[in-house]
Amino acid sequence: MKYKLPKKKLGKSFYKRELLEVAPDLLGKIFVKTDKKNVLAGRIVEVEAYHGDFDEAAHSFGRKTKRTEIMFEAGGYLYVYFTYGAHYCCNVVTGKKGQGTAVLIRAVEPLTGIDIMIKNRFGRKLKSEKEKINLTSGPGKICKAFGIEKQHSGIDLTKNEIFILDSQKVQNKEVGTSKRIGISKSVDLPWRFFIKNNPYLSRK
DNA sequence: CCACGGATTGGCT
DNA sequence: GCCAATCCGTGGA
Repeated sequence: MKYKLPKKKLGKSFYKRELLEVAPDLLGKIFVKTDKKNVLAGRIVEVEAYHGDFDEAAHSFGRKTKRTEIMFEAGGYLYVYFTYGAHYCCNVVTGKKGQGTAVLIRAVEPLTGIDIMIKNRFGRKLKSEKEKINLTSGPGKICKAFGIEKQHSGIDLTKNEIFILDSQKVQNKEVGTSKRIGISKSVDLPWRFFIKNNPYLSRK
């Protein structure tokens, strides 16, 4: 059973909107990475918003550094960072130039290239159905499964290597919100958005 | 130069 | 549920 990808790629006008409009709008959209051999795609089911101006948990908060400078561009770029000595995580830059706003992709539902994702994640075949649910259910897991690393930071999402395809808007009643996960500052902002009851969420 | 902490994960109790 | 792994980015001396 092969999933048929939609055709329309999201353009700059989608990403350049305000952070808290873009973040929930990314739910249900199709995140895609291509290379010479493979097409990998997954439906976005969980995201978090980060804002450079007043959100102390954001890497862009209060300063611009070499690592985070891409976050200050106008919307439509990929920002990849490395953390805990082990994991890459990927973000979609949003808003206007200078704002430092981005959306962390926290979980996707695998659609295309699932065998490649399994190989990237585990280096072997699946042992159980449980492992399939575990494939891309977290920000570090997505980057591992998709083969996304530091060199992909700064990629223009309107070009052809990494991009996001449009898809029908997820209904409001299907979207849940909560506090963000794993941070120690600005912990109360309700800026995590997810598709309710999706099995691929990083947390219940 | 050196010290410290992190937008996580997976293994063990 | 708890906690170690692991190394880069950042900031201060």
